Amino acid sequence: MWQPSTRVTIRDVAERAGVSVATVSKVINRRYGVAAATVRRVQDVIDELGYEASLVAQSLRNHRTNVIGVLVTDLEPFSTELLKGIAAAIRNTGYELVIYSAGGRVSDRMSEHVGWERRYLSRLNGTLVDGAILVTPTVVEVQSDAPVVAVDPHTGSHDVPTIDSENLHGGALATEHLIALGHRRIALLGGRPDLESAKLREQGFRRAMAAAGVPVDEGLILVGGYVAQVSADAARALLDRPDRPTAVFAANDVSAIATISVARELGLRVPQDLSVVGFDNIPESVLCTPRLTTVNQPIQTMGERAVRTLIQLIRNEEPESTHVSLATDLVVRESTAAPGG
Amino acid sequence: MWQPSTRVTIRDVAERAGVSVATVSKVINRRYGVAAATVRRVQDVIDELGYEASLVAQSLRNHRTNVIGVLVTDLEPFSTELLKGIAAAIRNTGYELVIYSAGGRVSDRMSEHVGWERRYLSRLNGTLVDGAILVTPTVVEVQSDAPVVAVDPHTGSHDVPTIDSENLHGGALATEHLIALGHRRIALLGGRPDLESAKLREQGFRRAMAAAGVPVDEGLILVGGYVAQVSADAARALLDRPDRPTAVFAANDVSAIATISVARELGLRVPQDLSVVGFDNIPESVLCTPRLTTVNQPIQTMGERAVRTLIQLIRNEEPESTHVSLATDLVVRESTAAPGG
DNA sequence: CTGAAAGCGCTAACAT
DNA sequence: ATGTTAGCGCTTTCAG
Repeated sequence: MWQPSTRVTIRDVAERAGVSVATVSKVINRRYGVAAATVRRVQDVIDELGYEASLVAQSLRNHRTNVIGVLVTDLEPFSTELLKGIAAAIRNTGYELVIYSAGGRVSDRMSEHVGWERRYLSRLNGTLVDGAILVTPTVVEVQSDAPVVAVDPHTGSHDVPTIDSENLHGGALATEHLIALGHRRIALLGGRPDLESAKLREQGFRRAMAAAGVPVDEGLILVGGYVAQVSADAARALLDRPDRPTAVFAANDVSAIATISVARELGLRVPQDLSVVGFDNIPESVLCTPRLTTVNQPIQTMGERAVRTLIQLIRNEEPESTHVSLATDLVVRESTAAPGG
Repeated sequence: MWQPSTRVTIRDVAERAGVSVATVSKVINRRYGVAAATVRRVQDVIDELGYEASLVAQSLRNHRTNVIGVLVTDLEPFSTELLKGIAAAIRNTGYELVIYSAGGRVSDRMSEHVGWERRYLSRLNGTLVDGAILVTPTVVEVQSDAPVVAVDPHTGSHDVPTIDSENLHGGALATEHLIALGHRRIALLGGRPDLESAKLREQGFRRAMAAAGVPVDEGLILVGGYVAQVSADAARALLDRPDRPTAVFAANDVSAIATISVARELGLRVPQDLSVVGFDNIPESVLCTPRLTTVNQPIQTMGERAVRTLIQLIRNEEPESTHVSLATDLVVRESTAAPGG
């Protein structure tokens, strides 16, 4: 067994097999015009040395990698669920999956945050991935030679194919549920203001309130940014008020769960003293106590659709649809009840 | 606004700024020896063109990327939870995270399966990542110039730093719980036979059985491979028997949940007719009905420890420990009860 | 059938 | 202070 002191390159293989690197390359890529005996000899050396072509060098040279890239700001529950769907859909397609996570670092400064996916996509620079899925991107006006699909994107014009769910309808469902239970002072703990989904959920909230003739107290509209810490702070401000709301519609489950935590911390019982509805139906929504009433969004399916669309784009086929919007529905669990009890 | 027809390279920037590519490179990398005026001019062009250095070209040249790679066979619940921990730990370290998923393709043929991480690591070939975390690898005898840490690895000698949990103890806990409830015919739905964790969980099972003086029926020892489908088939075989067990210890939660499904399908009530214990405590273990009694393994913490160790290795520091083993404990929920009860 | 050479985009000596 | 050059590992003409 030969032990290389360092990583083995095509050169090592060539030298050991007594041929040129060009010949080795041809063997690797199964090109014609190599003598059968040579192929065997080279192949033996490749096996012996455990050689694998460098992905980096290859993709600098070629522009085809059979890799699909997914760009996420962070691995929170939503993107995690989405990734499961993406991974499932990618199976048996012949593509491999590479996930880039900005690691949440981007959220420190908004200036860095906006456009991170553009920068990262530029860094990929038409190599390393044949196409990319952008998850909750802050911007979709990306200039990329590789095809791109956006999931739950930023507000604005979409020249990029998009996957999302019926956020407006979902927002209305959640709100109608609270109203039907008898709530009047209903707070909205909004999402990331730059995301289309957050705006639509708020819009659904307002429509449902208006339709029921319930006035919206603008003082009860806060921003949770889809983030636990921000949401907890907002929830505390909300629940510390003497005229606190009897119900909160949180724009995602992470915010809703944070709200429940704060409520318990303040000695409020959920749902007796405060009803909470979330949005997303992430696995965690069943882990918390009480189990969360929430709007179900088919997150994994969204991932599957994103993959399907992207592969069609990569293959230069006409995509079935340029904007996929999946249905949402309400899942009633234990975090909501009639006010006062 | 200048619109490039194709992706912009360092050459485009150099030409437009009227300098050489070397100068642009120096500006990008903040090297000394560039006139302030030149820096400004180049920077302006970079901003104008929206240039970002190609990660691929850079890492072919350098051998430092500030990227940590994680290799997973697939995104199932365990690896997903682990990734959350890894992502959290990597935040604010200055590293970025790239996750490679073999997309489950590897599991088709065992010959392809074994050593996939070795092949992939070779393809990375000392570029693109400064170090890697291998999740449930089939082999750890990797030759990589970049440091490597293994989580829940293959059986065998570990020259690679390893993170796992107290699998033996956990297996014993689960089994003791069933015995304490009064079960005698206890089946074991084992894990992936190549993984150390699966062997240790089985060993824990056998020890607890022996300690309690309960005989092990070897016919009730099956392999679920940590995979839902395989586990479901095994569970069916098990529960179809006239002398079926009254309890099953499944070596991971995915197997346990599959077992519960099969049981209900066969008209068996859980836990009245069959008790089921899992292992892992993944979020899904609370989603299923009945909620799963399981052995808790601090998956996210394992990810954090893996990152910590890897970064120490990358920095050429002595790692705190070369084998981290985290504690496990039993979480009793609703899938277990006294037999016939 | 095989190899020499150019070049993908970038950086680091080494000139000038 | 700036530019020229070589080369990271690979693939692809194009000669031999």
